[in-house]
Amino acid sequence: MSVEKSTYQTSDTASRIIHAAEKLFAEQGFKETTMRQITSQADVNLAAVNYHFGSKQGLIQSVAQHSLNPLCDAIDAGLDAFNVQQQTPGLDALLQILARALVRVHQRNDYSLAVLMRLLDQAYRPIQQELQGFIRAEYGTRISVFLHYLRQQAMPLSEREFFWRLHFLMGSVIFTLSNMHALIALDQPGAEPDAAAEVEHILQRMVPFICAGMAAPERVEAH
Amino acid sequence: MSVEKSTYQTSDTASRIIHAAEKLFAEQGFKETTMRQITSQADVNLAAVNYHFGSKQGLIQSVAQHSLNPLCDAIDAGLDAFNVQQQTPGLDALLQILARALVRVHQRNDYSLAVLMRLLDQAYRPIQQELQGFIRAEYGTRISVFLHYLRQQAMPLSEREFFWRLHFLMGSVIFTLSNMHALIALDQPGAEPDAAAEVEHILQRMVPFICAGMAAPERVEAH
Amino acid sequence: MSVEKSTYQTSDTASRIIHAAEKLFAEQGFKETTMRQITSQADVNLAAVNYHFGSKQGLIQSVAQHSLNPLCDAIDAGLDAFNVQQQTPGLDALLQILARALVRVHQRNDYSLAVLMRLLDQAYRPIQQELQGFIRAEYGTRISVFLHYLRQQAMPLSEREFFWRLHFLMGSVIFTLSNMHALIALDQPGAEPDAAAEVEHILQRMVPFICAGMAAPERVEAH
Amino acid sequence: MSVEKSTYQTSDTASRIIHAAEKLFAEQGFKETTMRQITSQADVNLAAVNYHFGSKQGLIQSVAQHSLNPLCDAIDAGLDAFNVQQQTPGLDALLQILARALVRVHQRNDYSLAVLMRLLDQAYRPIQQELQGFIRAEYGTRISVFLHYLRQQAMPLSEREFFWRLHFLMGSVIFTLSNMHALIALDQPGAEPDAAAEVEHILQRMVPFICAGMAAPERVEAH
DNA sequence: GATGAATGAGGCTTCATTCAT
DNA sequence: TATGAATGAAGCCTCATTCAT
Repeated sequence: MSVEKSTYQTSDTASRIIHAAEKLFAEQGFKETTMRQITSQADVNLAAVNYHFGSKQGLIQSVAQHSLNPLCDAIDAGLDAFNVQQQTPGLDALLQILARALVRVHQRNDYSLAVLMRLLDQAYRPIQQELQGFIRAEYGTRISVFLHYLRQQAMPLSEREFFWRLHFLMGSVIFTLSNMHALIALDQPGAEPDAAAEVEHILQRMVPFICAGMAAPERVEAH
Repeated sequence: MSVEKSTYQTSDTASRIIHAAEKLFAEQGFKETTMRQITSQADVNLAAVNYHFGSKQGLIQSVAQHSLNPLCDAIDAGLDAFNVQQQTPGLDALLQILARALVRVHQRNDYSLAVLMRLLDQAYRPIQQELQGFIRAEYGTRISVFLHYLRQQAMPLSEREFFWRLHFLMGSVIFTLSNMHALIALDQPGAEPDAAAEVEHILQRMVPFICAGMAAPERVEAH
Repeated sequence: MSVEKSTYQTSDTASRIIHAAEKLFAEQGFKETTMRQITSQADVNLAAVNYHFGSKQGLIQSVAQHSLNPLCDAIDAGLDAFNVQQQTPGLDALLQILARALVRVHQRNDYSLAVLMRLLDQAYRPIQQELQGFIRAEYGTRISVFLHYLRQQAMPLSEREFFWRLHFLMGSVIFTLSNMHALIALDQPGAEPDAAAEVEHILQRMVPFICAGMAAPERVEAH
Repeated sequence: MSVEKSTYQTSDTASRIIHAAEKLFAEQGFKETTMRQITSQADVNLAAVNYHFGSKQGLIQSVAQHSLNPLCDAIDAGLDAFNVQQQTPGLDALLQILARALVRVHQRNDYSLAVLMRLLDQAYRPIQQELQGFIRAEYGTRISVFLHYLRQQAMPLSEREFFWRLHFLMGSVIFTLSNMHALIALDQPGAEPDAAAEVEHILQRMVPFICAGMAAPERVEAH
């Protein structure tokens, strides 16, 4: 109808809800955030969430897609850049690709990245099998590609060692980024929260840390 | 009242509640776990939690103490062993002290460690200032001592770099251990969950990873 | 607007709604059926019901008219056939007139009759005075005529006895026909639901039952 | 605790809820009655229904048991009285047994009978399979016994004819009794609603009606 | 100490309806 | 005429907590 609304723009109400939900989910958690808080913050009717997303769980999934789509797109694009040159990215390059993809997600919305990290954390809980299944079904294949590259670059490691180091890596990323707003505030007390730029710095600090960790020689078990 | 109850032994009901709560909190999260689930699993009356712990939040704090006390004790003991010999523990030694302390916590109860990690994760959320304040007030000093040692062993790093690497470290520890049951099940599908021994292996894998990460040279920022 | 629409033909949308509503009302009840179900089944917009019928209650009344008009017409026609010959229909003839009128309603739509019976049942509830008033205002006079004939043929009965037997009769008719689809399915498990023909058989079984009941001698009360 | 509470007396709150629910269900229907109405009428907390009965559906089932238990008990007792004398009750006797059992139910509470009849009506709806299953599971066997006797006394009828006449019978009973309060008010306008005694009179009027109907010769189908 | 019952607040969801287009 | 979005009211249910016993 109106010219301003591009084809990519969904209903204003729906996107307002998404934005409000991202902020509140990131700050408080999913269960801790009520629909009243969301709709109040978005300044829409309480029933609007159910109208647009069916249920609170449906909203959570939409929020997930809102972050996971650009994340996977950015990772794929990063990998493709190497494929074009018929090169295979090394460990550091892979982590840079990941880092840039995460920055890209964060640029969409100040809370998209944090909420995504919280989501991935939740997905490991036994009760959240539905969420886990949703992510696997929608993004499992794409994620596997990246993991395959990573595995190759960590080749001297045994399968099991790789499994655990991958999750040490994920722990650093998920914990740091899901609490990024709190950590940035701790790091720069009183400063204007220019999180937009700060996330890139955080990730640039993280890459050497993880790179070294992944490359560390496997400890010979004594027992 | 009765002579049998030592000073350390709270009522059987209270300890049954603690155990049930640890398991459920670890598996589901704090908000996701209801008083009914806890009292039902503990096979005690619904009102017992409020009677013994005042409130759900009071129970959470008791659960926290239940894990944080032995953790800090074990860390202190580890540091004291070096002090006696008038030695200063290196980075690897410090991480070993931490690892052993974590194992010690886990040995108390199959879920004590996981729930503690979840608790520390929560403490970074803005809404959980009460929990954060409680931990700082009760354990802040003791934790600072360990951090001080760690800071010294990471001396070439700038203050800010150390801050972030410390949280990368915490991310690996917190994420891996708070999801340890799920990860162990993924790692050893179908195996008997001998988590008791497995935690030690996990931490032995983690120490080199983190050690290398902490020791990595600081990247020179280009911008 | 368009020439095709005769005076009897309301908009296609409206009649689609009526049909869907009849089916759902008959199967589920009025309160149990939602506007979403109706408009979804009719494949029209959710707002169409309010646009065409004003409200859900308005739709119910339209559905009522949709069945009550042909019912009363058929009854009147049946009575007229006797009047032309200057005869007075006996009890059995009256019940046959009623039965044929009911069959006529059913022939319009597979659910018209069932929903009408459900409607008459509802009309006896204290909260449904509005519905009751509507029926009385629109059809009270026409119904009275038939009841007057019936009363005459049951003359030996006292006024009060007639009142109750009339409602025993109505109970048989209303219960059987409002649940006709379920009963036919019970009677002929697995058979194709040729309800169209079956209703006539049911009524042919019912007439002797009711006829005998109405004609039974009045029990002398002992008290 | 208190001497007044006999062993049969459940919590006062629970029975107050049952009574309020019976009245409202009978007058308005199940779906039409809200938990707020029930708890408000019973003068108890809104959450009390869920505490005592789990859900609205659980309350409905409790209400059903509250009526179906004494009904089946009374029917069994009536049949036993014949068995003791090694007699087989005739059609009229069977209907008298049923009538007395219904009166017995009504004596418990002014609305127990009406709500039971409404319940049986609902049980024939396709959506209410759960309710139907519940009744069948709990009372199916006991009901079958009575139906077996009835079948024997209607022996000249074919199986199919018996099926339909049984439902004509049920229609009369269910419709009349579920709407008994409205009908009594219509029958005796302005009179004090001494329903307690009136139900017996209604049933005494109904027995000859149904008896004659059941005994009527089977019409020979012409087609 | 311990308990079963009860409660007020608030949770998510669904409803019929309305409104701008 | 028709529609997709939006809404206020109300629905049932669950929660942590309290209280009399």
